[in-house]
Amino acid sequence: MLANAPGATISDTTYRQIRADIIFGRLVPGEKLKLDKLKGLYGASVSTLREILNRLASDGLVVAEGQRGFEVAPVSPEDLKEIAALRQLLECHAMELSFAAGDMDWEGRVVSAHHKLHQMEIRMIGGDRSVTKDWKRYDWEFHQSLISACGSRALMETHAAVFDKYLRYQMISLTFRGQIAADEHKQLLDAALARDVATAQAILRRHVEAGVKHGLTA
Amino acid sequence: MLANAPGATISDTTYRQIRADIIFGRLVPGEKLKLDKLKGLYGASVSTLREILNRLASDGLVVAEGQRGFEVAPVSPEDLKEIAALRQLLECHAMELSFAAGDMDWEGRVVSAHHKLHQMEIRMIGGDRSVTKDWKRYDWEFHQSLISACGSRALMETHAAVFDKYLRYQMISLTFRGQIAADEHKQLLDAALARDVATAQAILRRHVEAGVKHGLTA
DNA sequence: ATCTATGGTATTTTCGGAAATTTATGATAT
DNA sequence: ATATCATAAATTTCCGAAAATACCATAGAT
Repeated sequence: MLANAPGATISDTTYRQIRADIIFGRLVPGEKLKLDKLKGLYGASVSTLREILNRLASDGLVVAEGQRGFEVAPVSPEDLKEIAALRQLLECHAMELSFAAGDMDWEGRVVSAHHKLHQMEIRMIGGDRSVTKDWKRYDWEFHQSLISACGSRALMETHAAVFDKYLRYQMISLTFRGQIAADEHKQLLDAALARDVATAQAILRRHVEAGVKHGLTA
Repeated sequence: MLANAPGATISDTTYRQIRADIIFGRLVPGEKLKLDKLKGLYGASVSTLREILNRLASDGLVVAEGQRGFEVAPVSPEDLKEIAALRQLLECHAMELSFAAGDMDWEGRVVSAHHKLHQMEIRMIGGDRSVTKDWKRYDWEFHQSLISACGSRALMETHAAVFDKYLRYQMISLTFRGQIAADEHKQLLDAALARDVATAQAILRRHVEAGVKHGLTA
């Protein structure tokens, strides 16, 4: 694991921890987040916890109502569909821009990201569930690399926020789609290198649609 | 002035206040936000201020670097273009969905929002600059009403976040485009009632493009 | 039996101050 | 004059406790 970056505050590290715990389902949707309990769990004071929960509330991963504290954002089939549609809209658009502008460095990033993702997929297909977290991280990085030449920081940040919410749904129904997803990733890589926007977008649409269906039925 | 909603916390009201002060330019881009100074300005404790600044950091209206405190998010021509492009992407897509699904209630909301906006535009064109804030609020509400039948809460929230950032640029170069913008709003209303997606999207593109150009040259 | 008041407990919200860190200041040596 | 380093000031980060508010059970009234 990475050494903590210099200048890392307690707030920052705990923020990432709680965020990951929400995305990976250890803090279940709808769960009440009592300050005292969290204090015991994460070893930070209530004020610090409140800073973190406020940030997560802006991220949409926590809801904060009036004077009634915080809870993990609930999930629903409708929300999943909305998040997935939003991801499609943003990612398809960003791919179009990225494919048009990507240089050799970009191709290198894409190939590299796919390679790392692919290794994880092989291990997952082999039955090794211990690398789920890493696998999802590489999935994240691959899709991020595809759009990394889109030229818009704002677009990438908005996409990242939506992607994280999508990721939470994927993790909740933690069943691995395995071979199918791996194939789709390979097709996506090929389309990227061929700069074939239409094909890539069609694949992504199928990719996301299948993920949604998978999440809904699990 | 409105009575504070029940269950309104100091944090919440001060959050809105600071947010508005950033969007309307009273806190200038790049300005260092020292806790002690803010404490004097807004009359809230340091801890409460920190909660608020963390929230605004997630919103992208302030930046928080390491252990060096907070500052108002900087502005740049590139960022304006990116935000504007993002607004176009989200709003065009949302209009398409909304035009297809909007019922009579939706039409009522659109007509009503346009009427209120139009009254403000008349006063602005007449030279009354005192209503700028209201005018921008009605502008916000009109565009929000156009997409209010899109059926996706996630899409509307993401759009709102982007719109607020766009609005800040508009306020920074606070010159009123007046008659032109008013005409465009009327055209947008007509297109909405005719459910003419293509025309509405074309108008919105011009509308935003002109706003960007106006912001860049001011 | 249902509803409203009352008090006690649990939880959240807010504050001021202590510890840690960064930034500014100034003295000394090259 | 410039660089280096110690020291002081300013600022941020973090905590624990006080104040405000919500929640729940019980009792009394309609």
